Amino acid sequence: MALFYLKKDKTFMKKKATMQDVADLAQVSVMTVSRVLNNKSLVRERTVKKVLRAIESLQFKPNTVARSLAGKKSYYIGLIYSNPSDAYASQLLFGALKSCQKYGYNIVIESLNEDLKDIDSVIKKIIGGQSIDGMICPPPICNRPKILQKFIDADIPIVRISPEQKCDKIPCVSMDEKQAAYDMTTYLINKNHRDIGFIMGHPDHGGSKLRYGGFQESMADNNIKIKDNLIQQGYFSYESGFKCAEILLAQNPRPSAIFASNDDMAVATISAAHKAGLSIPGDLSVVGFDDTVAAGITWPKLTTIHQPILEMGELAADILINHIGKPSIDGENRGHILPYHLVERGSVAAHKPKS
Amino acid sequence: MALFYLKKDKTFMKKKATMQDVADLAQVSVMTVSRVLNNKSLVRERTVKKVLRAIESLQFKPNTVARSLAGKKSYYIGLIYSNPSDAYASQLLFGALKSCQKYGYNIVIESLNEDLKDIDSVIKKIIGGQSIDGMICPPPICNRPKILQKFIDADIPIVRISPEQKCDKIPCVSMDEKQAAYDMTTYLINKNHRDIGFIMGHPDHGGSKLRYGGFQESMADNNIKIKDNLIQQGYFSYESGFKCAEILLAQNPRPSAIFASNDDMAVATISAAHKAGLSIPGDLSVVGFDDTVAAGITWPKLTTIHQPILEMGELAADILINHIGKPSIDGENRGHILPYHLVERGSVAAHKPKS
DNA sequence: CTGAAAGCGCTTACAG
DNA sequence: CTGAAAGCGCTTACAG
Repeated sequence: MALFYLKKDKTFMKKKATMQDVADLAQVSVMTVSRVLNNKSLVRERTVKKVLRAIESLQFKPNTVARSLAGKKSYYIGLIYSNPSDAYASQLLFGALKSCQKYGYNIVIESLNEDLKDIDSVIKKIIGGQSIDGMICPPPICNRPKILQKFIDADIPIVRISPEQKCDKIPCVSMDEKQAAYDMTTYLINKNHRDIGFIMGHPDHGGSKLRYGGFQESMADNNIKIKDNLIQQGYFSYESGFKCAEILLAQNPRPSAIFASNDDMAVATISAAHKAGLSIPGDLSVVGFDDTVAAGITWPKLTTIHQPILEMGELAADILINHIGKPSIDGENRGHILPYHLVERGSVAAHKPKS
Repeated sequence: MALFYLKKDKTFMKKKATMQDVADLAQVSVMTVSRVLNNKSLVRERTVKKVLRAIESLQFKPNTVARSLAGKKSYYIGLIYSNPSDAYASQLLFGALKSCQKYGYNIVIESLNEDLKDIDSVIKKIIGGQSIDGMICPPPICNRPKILQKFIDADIPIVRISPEQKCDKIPCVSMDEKQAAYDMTTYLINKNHRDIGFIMGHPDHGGSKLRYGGFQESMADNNIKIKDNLIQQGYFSYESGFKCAEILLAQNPRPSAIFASNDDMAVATISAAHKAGLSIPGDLSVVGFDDTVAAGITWPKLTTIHQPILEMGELAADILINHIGKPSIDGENRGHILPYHLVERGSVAAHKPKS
């Protein structure tokens, strides 16, 4: 296999067409071409067509770098995060990337320490630095009014992902986490589970409260009393989930099902059960929340709520990009609620009370 | 909690310092500032210091957009991939991002279908499009000479990650996969395993051959004959690993240990063992390769080879960025071999032959 | 509805 | 070792 020849002769390489070339071909000024590219409305239709034809035949693509320099935009949007799981962050990222590629934007990632100690310097860097056109704020950043305020002060539009509380000044994208948790709990109850353990998520994430709220509500609606010893405080990490699961499995009576607030903790629960010699779902049913990759690699596979994380990232970036440069954010784009669904895999069985 | 005040009055907002400001303060020309920023070597040391002081006191950061427009570089590098696992891709990405942030570069991600059918249009888009300054090529792209040649023809520097075969015209970063697999096999043999099952990786990835080669060599060096029925062809996916593991576990005699060519398949093997009612590591030892997140969320946790994926991405981007614009790639930067290590967790036990 | 001019903040030749 | 000029490919006022 003969690898790697010399470079081809580039003498005949075509140069990329510029706006000037388009203008010449269409016999208009570059200004008009620019207008066609940006607000078609202000140009006569016949002219628009002429220009469009020239663009087409020259295969012209606007140079985003020149556009950034001349205009005020940087064509960068930021994604800032601290402690979400890698899986969550990368799904969000890939989703955002998708919209960015569509609109010719770029993503810059800013990661913060879990304790948010470095928040000030990072924000300063962002605001003072390359000039980001907008920022995507997932939990827990999206629940920190002081941090958000800094972006607003710096005139950087933001969109929040799954915020704890809505705010009608800032667009956000989310799913109905409370209802999803409600559905999942009801699903377990319908399978005859009554002693259901619950592992709560990180207290800094709004979703944790919503998920627990859905659990509580379903239990109440089904007249089942929640036992305090079956509720444990986790932090969304595998390790925290493992600890909680071990405590739960040591209770008497042992819960017949455990609902963990995310997949990492649910998977940890499955591990803890294996460690304790319990079989799943025979001895214990386990469910999670999120449907990240972890849910697909246990035995049995995890029954969980599919959260459309990628789609949320995609939509967030889309909204952000379409708000940049607009005078102010109009009332329409507030809350975007994406659909979820419960995905049944192998980690739940109907409970058969011992007779 | 009063959320979100009005924007602050921006009348007094400082404008970002430009090179001109630095030049004025240092009493030199912008040209000199530019030189200090790029090739310090050509400027008198005293002048350099003066300029540096001005940069410092003005908190000057070069505007990368202007730099791109004026220079020929786009300050983008690409990461192209097809079927590596999400975990692998995102580690690589985060690593590359780290170097990019250091040098003021951006990453653009290009993902291809697994069958590579869309390769031509994607490459055309890349080459004709925003002008990428360089490309990071992980497997299996890095093993496709025709694809690489297209980048070379377009004068886009590339660096390969874990290529199947070296080539002295193109820099690459990798680890010694064969030796690592050798070590892992020897580790298993030292624990008294003789009937060792092996699940091979995707045939398109160079690493698959290297890993199997290391296995073969260690077995040979220890005078153990490899049984054909204990070698199965996987494709690096969980599903493929699961199938292979089921076949392996049905053999008679059953292997006492299974070495899967990556973590996803090793984790699938653990699942298959659980499904078969086998306990790990009591009835079966399992090891993997890569040390991705999957390795930490099974019970027991997986003993595996830690592959420095993040570091490989970081180094690849670093090399690439430092080659951009340089006349040609000089002999020194060819092969970068990063260290690996074997991480012992809970999935291996010493084999006690039945007496 | 359309255009001529100036400028975004750098770098690349070209001089000295 | 250092500088004055031109220009990268667009957009933003400003005119008409």
